[in-house]
Amino acid sequence: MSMPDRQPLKQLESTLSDEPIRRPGGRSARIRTAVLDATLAELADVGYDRLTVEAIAARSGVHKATLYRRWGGVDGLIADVLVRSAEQPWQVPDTGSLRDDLHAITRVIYMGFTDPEHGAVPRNLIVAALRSSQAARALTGFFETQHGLAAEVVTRAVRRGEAPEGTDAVDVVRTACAPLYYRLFVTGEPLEEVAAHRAAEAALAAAQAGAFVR
Amino acid sequence: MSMPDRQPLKQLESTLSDEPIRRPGGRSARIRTAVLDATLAELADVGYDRLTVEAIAARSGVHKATLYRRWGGVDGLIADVLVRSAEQPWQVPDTGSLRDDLHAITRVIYMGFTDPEHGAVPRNLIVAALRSSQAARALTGFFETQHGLAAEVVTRAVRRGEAPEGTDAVDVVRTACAPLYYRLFVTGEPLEEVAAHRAAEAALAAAQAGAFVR
DNA sequence: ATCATAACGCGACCTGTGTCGCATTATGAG
DNA sequence: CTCATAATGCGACACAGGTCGCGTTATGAT
Repeated sequence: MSMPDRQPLKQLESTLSDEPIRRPGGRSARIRTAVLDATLAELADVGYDRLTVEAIAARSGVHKATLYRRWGGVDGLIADVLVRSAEQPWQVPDTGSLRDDLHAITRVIYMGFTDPEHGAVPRNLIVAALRSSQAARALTGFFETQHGLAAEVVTRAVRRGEAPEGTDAVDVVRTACAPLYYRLFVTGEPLEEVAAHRAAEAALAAAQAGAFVR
Repeated sequence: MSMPDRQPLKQLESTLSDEPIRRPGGRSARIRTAVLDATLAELADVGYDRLTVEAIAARSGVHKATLYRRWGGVDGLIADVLVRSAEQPWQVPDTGSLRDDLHAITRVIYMGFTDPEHGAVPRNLIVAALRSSQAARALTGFFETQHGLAAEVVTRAVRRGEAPEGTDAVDVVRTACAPLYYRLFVTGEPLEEVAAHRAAEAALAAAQAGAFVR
């Protein structure tokens, strides 16, 4: 699991509240780390259904009243975990070919969610975010960021002439990713590698055919 | 939090269990209708977050203990609503052209969820189903049914030679629908008509390019 | 029509989430 | 270092969600 990163409470403040943080010093930061780590651990262990503030409090060694005061409840905790997760950037592929880039993207998603060892963590995190209206808002921002980053591969491809001018880069990314999330979190179908492969291939074909030209 | 598994879930049993229905007579049926209607109404009014068994009991005029006995809680209610909803079939388009059929499908989805008057009902229902692990299972069955029906348009198109032999019909449908559900329920982005248009166009292009050939 | 009982109504009661007031500790400024 | 106070610890408790036992009503078989 990711370890002690000392982050100022700025992010939490900017997404959850407008009030200034008065004492961003050591203790608050330590408690935030401990609590969010405990939240992720609980999430991986018991999932969202049985996720309780008390268990997180016990696991982190922080009193539950503190959790309610700072995060307001389970939803706020999930949202803050998402904020922290979104801050860890990833390497956008740049293979020189749109096909390979798209395949790399869908493959990263596929691997991340289906890894038998660590896949439960992001999977349960997304499920949890989908089940909380507050965290769902944080999730929207998360995807906006990820889409923006990933769209770069399409922008480059257009410059190389691999896709028509005027192609909506983000829409290509959406089309590539959507089937994976659709299966995992909407229809509940199993996610296999061939699905990731086909999603990338479909997005590529559609982009080349000009389906995303504005 | 322990749920006695041996509860008679009545109609729900026909899809989830093998237990026989002992008294399907008038009263039980009336109560089921009243309760599920109240559930949908509450869902449309207050959404899943503020959905409570007590409110549904009050609205339907049925005692809450009865609701807990028959449905086990909010999750079971949502699941049963889904089962009842899935029983109302829809007219699969058959325009003679794969492009028009796919556009008709994505358009139906778009219209159903974005209708300013009645769109909140199916929207909140899906959200509710996504937020309950029990109802999520019912949702999986729901989509399996819908996909199977919709895939017919692709099967016919293959016969007409509009798509390559060996095309995975359901995968074409998934690719057409996924971006809509992705926006609505995963990323939380607004769903506009152009998105429905592009999704159909993308699925068509990918199918014609052979991206879904097994 | 009669009867056994499935299904429901009713209200008390249990459980645990979330709140509140106050005590205690840690932080940052002077 | 000292001090004001932000932040957390602590336990009591209010209250909604959910359960249970029993009485009542409706159902279907005889």
